[in-house]
Amino acid sequence: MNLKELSSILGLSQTTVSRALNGYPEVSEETRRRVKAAARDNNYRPNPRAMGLATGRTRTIGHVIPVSTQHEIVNPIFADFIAGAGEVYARNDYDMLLSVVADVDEERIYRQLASRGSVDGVIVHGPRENDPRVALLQEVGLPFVVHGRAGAGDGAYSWVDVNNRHAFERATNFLIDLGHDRIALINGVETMDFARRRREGFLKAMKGRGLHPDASLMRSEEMTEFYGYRVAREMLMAPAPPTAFLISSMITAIGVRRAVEDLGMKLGREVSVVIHDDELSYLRNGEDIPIFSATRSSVRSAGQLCADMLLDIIRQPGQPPRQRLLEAELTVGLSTAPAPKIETARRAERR
Amino acid sequence: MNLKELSSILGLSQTTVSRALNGYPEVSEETRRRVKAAARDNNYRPNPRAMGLATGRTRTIGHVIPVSTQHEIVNPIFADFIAGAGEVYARNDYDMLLSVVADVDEERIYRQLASRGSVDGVIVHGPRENDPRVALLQEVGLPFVVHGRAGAGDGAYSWVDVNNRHAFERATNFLIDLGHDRIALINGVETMDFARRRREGFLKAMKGRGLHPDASLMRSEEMTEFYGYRVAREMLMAPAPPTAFLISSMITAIGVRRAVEDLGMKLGREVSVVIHDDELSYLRNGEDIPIFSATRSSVRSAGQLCADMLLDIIRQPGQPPRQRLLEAELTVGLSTAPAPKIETARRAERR
DNA sequence: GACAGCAACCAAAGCGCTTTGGATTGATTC
DNA sequence: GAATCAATCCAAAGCGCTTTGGTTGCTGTC
Repeated sequence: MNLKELSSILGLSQTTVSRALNGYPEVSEETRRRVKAAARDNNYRPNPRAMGLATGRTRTIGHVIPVSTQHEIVNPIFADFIAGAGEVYARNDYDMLLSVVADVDEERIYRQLASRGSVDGVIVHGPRENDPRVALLQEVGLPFVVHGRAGAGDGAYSWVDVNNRHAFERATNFLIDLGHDRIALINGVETMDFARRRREGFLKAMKGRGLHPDASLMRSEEMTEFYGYRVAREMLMAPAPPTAFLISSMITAIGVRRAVEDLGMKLGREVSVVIHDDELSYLRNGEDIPIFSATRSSVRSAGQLCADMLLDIIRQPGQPPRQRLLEAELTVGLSTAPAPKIETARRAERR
Repeated sequence: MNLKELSSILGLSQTTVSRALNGYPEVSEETRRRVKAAARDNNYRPNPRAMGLATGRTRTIGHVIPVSTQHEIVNPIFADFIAGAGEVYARNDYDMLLSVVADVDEERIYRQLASRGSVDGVIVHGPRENDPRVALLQEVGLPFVVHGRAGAGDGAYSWVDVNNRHAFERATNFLIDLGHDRIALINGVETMDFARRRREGFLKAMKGRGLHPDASLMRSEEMTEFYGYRVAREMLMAPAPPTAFLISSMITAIGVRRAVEDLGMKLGREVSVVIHDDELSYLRNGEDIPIFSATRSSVRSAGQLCADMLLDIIRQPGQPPRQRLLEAELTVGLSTAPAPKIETARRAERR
């Protein structure tokens, strides 16, 4: 069923039927009702390609998800983010176009999306420091929202981000308040903007409390389980082990826990851990009581916010860029406890 | 730059340029070269919407990913599957259209995709027993490949699946060979086809070896970490605890390990575990030595296979349906050991 | 009674491509 | 030398929609 058929059934012109369906005023209410009823009865759906051709708009949003070339890792938060954004698209009758791309090919893909006009806008995933994609998208004039931030010049583009700096500053202070002073930071790759900010927050709190961050206790790698295991094992077996870990990802924290338990210790007793929890649907942080104490912020709702913001920008172009900074909750779970006394004693002894 | 402009630059008709670019024979090789060079130089890209309108084909594959309504869980294998399929699409210049849909809305979405003609084919994710989507897609005549199987009538449609039954049969036999006879099955939701088959494999092995599967040791739920924790804890504290667990997902196994260690035991000593490992990029099963003994099959390469198969079906319609059954590897890791002697002794005592 | 103004409708062009049904050439055949 | 044929090329229709630039008929105004 297409417009032509529908309008001939109704004995109206295509123009009138199109206008009736799209809410234009130069059509009587009576006619509009008739048209809408007929459209429903005949199960008429406008062909999106034809609509796109005629209008230049596509009702499609592009998501380019980068796959790390070295490790072939797909970001685990991606599925939940997409689920959040997808809900919004479904509600607003938009489609989502996905390109999975080796990170080196990204620029080409973005240019292609823009020049082909296959999408009305894009969401930028996994921004790095001074990410070139921001300038690129501004240059080609494609509306976009960044999930996260891309370094300096925050005001020049639209983004939705968690206040990573503040979250990790608070988490660090929380550990210090519990008496910990040897705190390890198990971070993600620090070319990623979010990881850099988390490190800043950690350092700010440490210095603010007069503590010297130990370089050997700060690591930055792709956030796998094995990374957590390896690094934690190494640190805990070293002469001056940490008593607490601040960990960028739940998956890495699972590796840390494995190392801790392999060495015959217990989380939330000899060793404390605070993680950042993205509230991934398939990896919930416990049920009633969180397994890990955590800074918490739902990646799924970030997906919703990004999508909503982008649709808004597309609907009303020419506005100043928009930003949304989310504060993470700090939730206490089973993985934190006061720094062990023995340690304190031993350290006092050394002085 | 569009066809019209390009052809006027070349002094040729749109027809000829179009034919030259699309490899039709009625164009001289000399002209074809000129046209291709000009297209490259002018960075010409055909507008996919216009192409779609004219041909009825869209070079787009639909992926409908269901989100469980009860638990709002996005399947964790999804990201890696998509990465695999996405590679294939990129290579073949196809796009991927993603719809995230509450499982109750699925039928509507599939019908919409078909009637709007927004995709040339779809991949069916997470098939359930006697999944209605198979009949639906056959009815509307949209090419499709199922990732997994949808119960009976395997020969009537195209699919790519792991031999779940055989994998779990082997895994069970492996545990029995190690002397285990109280083996727990921590399965996924058994309305899912894959989970049902795994259960069958488990039961077949048990019965084949003269063991009576204990109903209280067989569970079936959404595969979260907490599910593993809760169920394992419960089973291990019961009067007749299992000595081994067969677990459908790595994430659930992580919960099981947590329970085991909470109770002061060790995996690969008092308690053995075999999992199914989908080789998720962000959740590798250890580095050199697998953390968990596992039946292993890469979900990413399943994504590639599904996509390749679907593109093939689209290119050459009218062929009989195609199937691909993958055998999982059985890899031995740190989580399995012979059944503890004490148990054997205690059991002997009871007789 | 002429005219403006308005509400309601429509014909046809246009979006950028493919494809049908020729047209034009030069070579080949008898 | 006329007819045939293959090789190239082209004009124009068509895909299904939106939108421009109307037309038509009616009401109200002076």
